[in-house]
Amino acid sequence: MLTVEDLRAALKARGLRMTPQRQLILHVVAGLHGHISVEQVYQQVVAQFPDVNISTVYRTLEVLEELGFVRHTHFHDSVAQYQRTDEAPHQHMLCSACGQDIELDISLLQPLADELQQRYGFTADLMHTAIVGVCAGCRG
Amino acid sequence: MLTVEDLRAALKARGLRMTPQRQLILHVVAGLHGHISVEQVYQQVVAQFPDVNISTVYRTLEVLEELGFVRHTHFHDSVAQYQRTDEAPHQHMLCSACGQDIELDISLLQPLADELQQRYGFTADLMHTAIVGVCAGCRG
DNA sequence: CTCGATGCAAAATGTTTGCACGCAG
DNA sequence: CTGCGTGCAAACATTTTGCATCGAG
Repeated sequence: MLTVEDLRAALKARGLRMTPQRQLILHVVAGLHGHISVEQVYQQVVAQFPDVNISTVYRTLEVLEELGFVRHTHFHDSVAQYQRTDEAPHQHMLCSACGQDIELDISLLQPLADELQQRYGFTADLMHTAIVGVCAGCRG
Repeated sequence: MLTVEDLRAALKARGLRMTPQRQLILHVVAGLHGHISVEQVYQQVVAQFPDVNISTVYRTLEVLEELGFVRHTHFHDSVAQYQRTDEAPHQHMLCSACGQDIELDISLLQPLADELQQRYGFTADLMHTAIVGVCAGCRG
């Protein structure tokens, strides 16, 4: 779980400050699952506090990422997406035809990651970008 | 090879027209290898024809993609990249620390593609997005 | 108090689009 | 001639940044 206390402690450890905005954004993020877009967070934040600026959301998500609470991913359309680090890492396959989004267990990606590690010493972050392709229904 | 004649024929087959701009852009693309950015093409085009607009480059690359002369890929930073379809498909691993770009044989990705196909009926285009991670030199 | 955080507006980026004109077929 | 293609400028979407002010510690 993402708690305010954890955030406060992590911020303090870096000489950063807890603010109502950060607390609110953390709360919103904690209530979301899977892939989380900046816009999505912003909408929920604004619903409660109309004065919070979207640039604060960008800045706060960046901080949350530095603190290890979330990581970000790029989808095919280049819109940045965040996901909580306390959820099981997962990957998505996006159908370029119908837009369907199939969730994928990362264990399937592990062999490739191992191969890249062994062969190139490259530590791949295979969750960083979604896999694009054509789903079963759309092919043919 | 990408020849003007091939392009002309492909355009004609779709009721599209050959223009000096399209010919020039094809020529520039034919002289490039690996990943090709819109900006890169635009720079070379402008060097020869200062009046060609970047929106024409965008539109022409889109046409070239529809005609099957190039395909596009997304890198981690969301900048679209094109690659010629007459070159061996390849993938890149990008080091998020130093920016190094390691070329990768796609045969390594095939097992994963097969797995996804078999398991989900999903035809993955694993070349569509670069693989992000940390290279051997930057780790530790 | 001090300096990090915020709101706001403006800039930066990369890409797309509306429109009138020009030219390929 | 016809209507596709082009240049231009403006719109767009997303993200970043400069700056004065605010407020957490």
